[in-house]
Amino acid sequence: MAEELSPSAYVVLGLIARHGPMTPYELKARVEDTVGYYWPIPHAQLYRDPPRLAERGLLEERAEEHGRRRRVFHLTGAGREALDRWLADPTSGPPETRNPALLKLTFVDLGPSERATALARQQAAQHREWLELYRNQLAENDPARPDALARARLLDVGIRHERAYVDFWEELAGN
Amino acid sequence: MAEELSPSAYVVLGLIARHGPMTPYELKARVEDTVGYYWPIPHAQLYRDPPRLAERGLLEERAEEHGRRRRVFHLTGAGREALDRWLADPTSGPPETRNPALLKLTFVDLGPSERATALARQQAAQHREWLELYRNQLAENDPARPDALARARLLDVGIRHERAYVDFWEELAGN
DNA sequence: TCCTTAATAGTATCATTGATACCGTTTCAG
DNA sequence: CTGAAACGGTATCAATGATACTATTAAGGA
Repeated sequence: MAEELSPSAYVVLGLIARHGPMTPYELKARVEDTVGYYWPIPHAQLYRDPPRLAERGLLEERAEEHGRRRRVFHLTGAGREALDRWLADPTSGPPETRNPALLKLTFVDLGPSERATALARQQAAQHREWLELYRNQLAENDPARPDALARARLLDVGIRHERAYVDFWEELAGN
Repeated sequence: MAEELSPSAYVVLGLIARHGPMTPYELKARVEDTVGYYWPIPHAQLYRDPPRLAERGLLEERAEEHGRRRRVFHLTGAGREALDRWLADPTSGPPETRNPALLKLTFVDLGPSERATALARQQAAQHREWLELYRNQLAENDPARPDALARARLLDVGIRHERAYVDFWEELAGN
């Protein structure tokens, strides 16, 4: 049984499966405005994963014949199977959150007490912005896009998430 | 102006500031049952950071004199200042969430539709467990501990977070 | 008392990441 | 026709993540 792939590799497979053959540059653009929100991938990684997947036979590289010979990656049968095996398994690794503001909150009481309030105000404002952003994106979600359903769901969870954080920080800031 | 430290370095400084001089092993134990929930740090890192901080003069290493000569790290004046500068700044880097289940959800519609439901059920159960866990920990939070206030706040945000996710996945699973 | 196991305490290693800098090619506005 | 912006990608290097490995001390039972 072939070894597990990295999460970013599944993103690559998934995006190519859904939208068709792609160059790393296009992957980068697609990641930035979708998956990147909840699974950041530095762009250099999107130039590293596809060749590796090609080595394992899960993608196939075909250079463009004319003009700028970009490296276009196609999904192979093996690639689709690998993706499918992953999707068929309803279990997932635990989520990891890295929230520098919570880190600061952990230790903020070592200093004067106004600091917690300042931090909370700042964070409340920040999360309100994201909440707005996701609400707008949901309102403008184009149902014709092949990823419309996925986008809607993920914006939904994003909105719930931000609401929880707005509430938390606002309360901490003293309403 | 000395360069920024890594987040894990601030955790080290903060824990030593709050609880007193510590060995990397003790740091590891403390991280595991507190900060680790929302900022995972592999234990090897807690053996790498303190010596580096000592080189910069933010910690001071004193080997124990007798028995097992463990490496105990003390906070220096410069260390306390660095920590304080960080705490004084109410801004923070953006949070990063890496949630493999959301990744799977993004692409799950490439397969048969039962899969989304299976994933949702599984996730709902998982998040309900965490929610319970945090609620219990909050109920048992010992007010005598020096980090009692911090713990209470972080459990509060953890609970709100888990509630949001339980709601999301339950709804997706079809109530 | 000796032996075994568990817990404590730490080091080593290596592939992968993350962050950034850098470089060449098209395209297009002025 | 030229300069800037967007496109498309490679290179580099320290830091991290994952794991395996080693050694010491404590504790309990034979």
